[in-house]
Amino acid sequence: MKNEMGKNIDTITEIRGFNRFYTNILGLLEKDLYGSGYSLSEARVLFEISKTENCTAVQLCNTLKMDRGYMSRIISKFEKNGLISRRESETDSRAFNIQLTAGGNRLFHELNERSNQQIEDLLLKLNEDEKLKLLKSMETVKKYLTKATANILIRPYKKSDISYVIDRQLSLYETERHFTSEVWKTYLKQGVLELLEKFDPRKDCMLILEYNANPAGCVAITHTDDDTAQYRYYFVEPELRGIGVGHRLLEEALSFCKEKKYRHIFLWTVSAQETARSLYSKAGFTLTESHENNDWGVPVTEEKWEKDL
Amino acid sequence: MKNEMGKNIDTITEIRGFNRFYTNILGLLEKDLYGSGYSLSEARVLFEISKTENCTAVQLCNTLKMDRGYMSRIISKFEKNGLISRRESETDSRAFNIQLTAGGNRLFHELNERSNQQIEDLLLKLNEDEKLKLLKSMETVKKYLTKATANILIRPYKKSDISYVIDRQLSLYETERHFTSEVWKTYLKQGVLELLEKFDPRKDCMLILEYNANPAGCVAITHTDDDTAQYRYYFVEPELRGIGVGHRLLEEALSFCKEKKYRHIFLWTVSAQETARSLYSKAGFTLTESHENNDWGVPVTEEKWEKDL
DNA sequence: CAAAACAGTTGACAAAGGCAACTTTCTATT
DNA sequence: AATAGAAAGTTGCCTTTGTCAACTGTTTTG
Repeated sequence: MKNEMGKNIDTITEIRGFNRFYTNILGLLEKDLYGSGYSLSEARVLFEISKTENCTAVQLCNTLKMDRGYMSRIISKFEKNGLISRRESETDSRAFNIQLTAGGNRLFHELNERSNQQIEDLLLKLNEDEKLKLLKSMETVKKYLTKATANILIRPYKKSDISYVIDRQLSLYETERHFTSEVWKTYLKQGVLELLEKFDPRKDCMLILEYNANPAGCVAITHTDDDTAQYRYYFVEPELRGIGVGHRLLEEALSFCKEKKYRHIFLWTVSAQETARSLYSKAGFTLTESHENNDWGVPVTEEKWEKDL
Repeated sequence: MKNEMGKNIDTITEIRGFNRFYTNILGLLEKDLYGSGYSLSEARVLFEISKTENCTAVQLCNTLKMDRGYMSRIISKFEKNGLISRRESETDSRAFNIQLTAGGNRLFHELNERSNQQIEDLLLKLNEDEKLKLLKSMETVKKYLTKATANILIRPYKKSDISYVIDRQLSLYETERHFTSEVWKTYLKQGVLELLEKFDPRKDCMLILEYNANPAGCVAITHTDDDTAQYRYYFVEPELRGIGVGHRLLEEALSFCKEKKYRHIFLWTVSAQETARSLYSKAGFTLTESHENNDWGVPVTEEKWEKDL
């Protein structure tokens, strides 16, 4: 039913019903933190610290949408309780990098255990088929609500993004592609640093994808010669995949190339990067070359894709 | 992946990820209440009052899982602000029935408008297909999580349940079946009251389905003669349908009949009650009679279903 | 009929968190 | 190179939100 203003009021009502429902569910689950001495907000911060390597307070504020003052106090409490350690950021002496101490990890795992147990108890009431459907549906809800609520921005890189671009890419390639060799790590780091040294704003660019004010993806264009651009360091955070932001990033990079009068663009990828490959193909790239490579810690087929502009 | 204890740790992790995600989403949406002068909890209470006819404070505490003291204060505030009126319950002079005043309704609609607008804005970013998938998935998540978390109890009726059984059934039949005639209303009320008058614990029973400590369904058995039971007043709250509780209620009633040595059971329903019909059929009832009835405000085909015990 | 359970209220108190001013550092602009 | 504006983080002040336990009066139950 659409009402006079063309609003899909039934859909809205259903979604709001779901939100009320989930408010209850979450309220129920939170109770479990009670004996721990930490609040839901604190547990969320702890969790976020544990999953974000080298995080800073602002980053935490952005992702958890919490007040800076409040965050500052939570972090102080954590430090006093020996859960985290801080060291001044190498790139910004206003900021601190936060990491869990052994004690922090212990608490983290303890809280995790509780939460896992709690969810497990719930799952006992469902059979395998129901669990599967539940999971699939949660995935779908997450995907579309991410799409609907995501605060996405694509902007030129800042000095402070570099460590993100390097560290995050190393970590993603390690967990997703099992690239573990030192050769690979050095190759990536050197590549990025070289890009910066030789950076020419008339021909090069490095774009950062921002999600809720935090970096969440990247792409760079470097010049091989005046007519030939290389497309590099392209990645998007897993949670943002499948909602079209990777495509936007690619488009931005291509439009930069056109603006800079490149005639030709190429990139190297590995054959297992299915989603990236299909994006390249859709954008008009064609596969022109491929060879085996055993230097990255796992054997891969590297592919060259090219496109005329 | 199952770990050494047989836990489905991946599923648990995914679900917890979804919970963290939704905590963020809800946090985002709550911000919208800010200017209203009412908190999220207050808004939830207001919403619950508006949707529950004749609700009491405990009921609200049960469904929203809030503290009694806190609830008491919220209700006082609402009354002081002219949003609700209270009158002593007819059946329990400790309790009050709460209803929205015109002013309460006004605020309620205002808050609704805001929330609707907010959701509508989100939906702009999705196409029709995505909206549909989102909705379907939310339905599924809700269904299975209801099943997994529901606190279900089936117990004999108490005096205080009677008004629920009558009012709720009238209201459900009106919205779902368009039974609107006074004849119908009187028929139902009289029927229930007569059941109580003639109630014989050796042959009759009335079972209440409880969901989170509130009544959420019913079934009654009355004796036609020593060998013949009639199955009546069978209904389950919409939000609890499809998760097997209706079936449990039916089973409880049948096992009561067996215990009381009935030889035969029958019931009347209307042909449009698809889900109930299929439950009856699965439980071994057979359709033995049917006729048209125009007395309930809408023409229906009434059906008699019977079963030997 | 007594004991236990229950609906609701109240006081005392703690936790949660918003807001704004302030310091120091960084970035952009001229 | 100078400077203004923005940003990271801290702190004080304050309100709101929520918990807990004791208390009154009523209902239910054995």
